[in-house]
Amino acid sequence: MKQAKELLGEYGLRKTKCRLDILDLFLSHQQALAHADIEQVLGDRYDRVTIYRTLYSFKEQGLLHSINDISGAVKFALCQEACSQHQHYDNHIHFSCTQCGQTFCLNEVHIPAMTLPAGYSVHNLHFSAEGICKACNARE
Amino acid sequence: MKQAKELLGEYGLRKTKCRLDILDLFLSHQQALAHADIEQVLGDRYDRVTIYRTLYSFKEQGLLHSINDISGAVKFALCQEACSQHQHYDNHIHFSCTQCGQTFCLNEVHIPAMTLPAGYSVHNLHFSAEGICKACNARE
DNA sequence: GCATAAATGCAACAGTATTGCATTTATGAA
DNA sequence: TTCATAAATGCAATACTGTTGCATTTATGC
Ligand SMILES: [Mn+2]
Ligand SMILES: [Mn+2]
Ligand SMILES: [Zn+2]
Ligand SMILES: [Zn+2]
Repeated sequence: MKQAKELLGEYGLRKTKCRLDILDLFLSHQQALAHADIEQVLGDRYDRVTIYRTLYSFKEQGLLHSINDISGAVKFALCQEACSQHQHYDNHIHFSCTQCGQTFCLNEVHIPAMTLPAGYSVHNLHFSAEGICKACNARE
Repeated sequence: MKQAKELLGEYGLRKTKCRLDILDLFLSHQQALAHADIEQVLGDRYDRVTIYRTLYSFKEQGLLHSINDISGAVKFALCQEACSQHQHYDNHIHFSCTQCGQTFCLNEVHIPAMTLPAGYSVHNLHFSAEGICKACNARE
C-alpha cells in the first residue's frame, strides 16, 4: 500500500501534519469515514474546520470520493482507480451495514447499464445497498 | 387520484388541517418535496416542528418514503405501491435534475438484479440518477 | 535562509433536525 | 351532542452539521 506522504505528492497536495494523519486514517481503514469519525480520532489535534477543508481538498484532487450514505451522513473513501481533479471514475456500489453502521466501497461490483425513460439525460449513477456486512454476518 | 382525507383514513392517521394541507401538496406535485419546500408554502400556517413530525408520521405509516437526495437534502415522495407501516416497496429509481434541483420517482424503471460478493446480506437497494430532467431538456 | 502562497485555527454564523412541555384538537364512547 | 382521553400542535431550547472571514502559522521553491 502506498504511503501517505508520496500519495500527497502525486496528487499535488502539500504535506502537512493534518493531511498526513487524515490520509493515514483512510489508508488504515477499509471503510468510508465521515467527518465525525475523523474528528473523534484527530479532533484534539486539528480544528474541525481544517478537517472539513482537508476532505474537500482531497476530493477536489481526486484522492477521495464522497458518498451520500443511506443514513444521511456524508462519508468519504479513497478512490481506487486513477481519479484526478478532472475526472472521477468511482462507478461502484456502496454497501451500508445496518448493524455496525459502516459503509464500504464494493469496487468489484460495477453499476449495471440502465435505460431511463425518454427525455432524461443521465450524467451520473449512484447505487447503494443496505444490509448486513461480511464482518457482522461472520460474527453470528 | 385519491383525496387526502380518505388517504389519511386508510393509513390510520388523524385528519388534521396540517396533515391534509401537507398531503394535498404531495398529491398536487409530481416531484419529491423537502421539508424546506413545504415550509416555504405552509410555514406561516404550521410550525416547522409540526411539519417534521408530520413527514415522519407519514413515512412511519407507509404513505411517504424518504429519499436521500444527491444534493444531500432529504426529500419525501408518495409511495406508489401498497406500502404499509410494516413494509415499504419502493424499489424504483430516483432522478435528480442538476438544473432545476427537482427530484422525481421513476416508478416505471425497476432496479436490475445484482449479485454482491459472498458474505453480504442485502435488504434494500437504492438507485439514483443525476442529470437533466424531461422538463429542463424540453425547455432548450 | 527568505519570500510567498497555501494551510490552519478561531470565532461567528447559517441551516437542519430533535427534544420537552404546555396547550389545543380529533376521536370514539357515553 | 357532550365528554374524556390520547394524539397532535406550537413554542422554546438545544444539538448537530457545515460554511465563511480573517489573522496567524507553515510548507515550498528559489
Ligand atoms: Mn466508493
Ligand atoms: Mn421514490
Ligand atoms: Zn456490519
Ligand atoms: Zn430539471
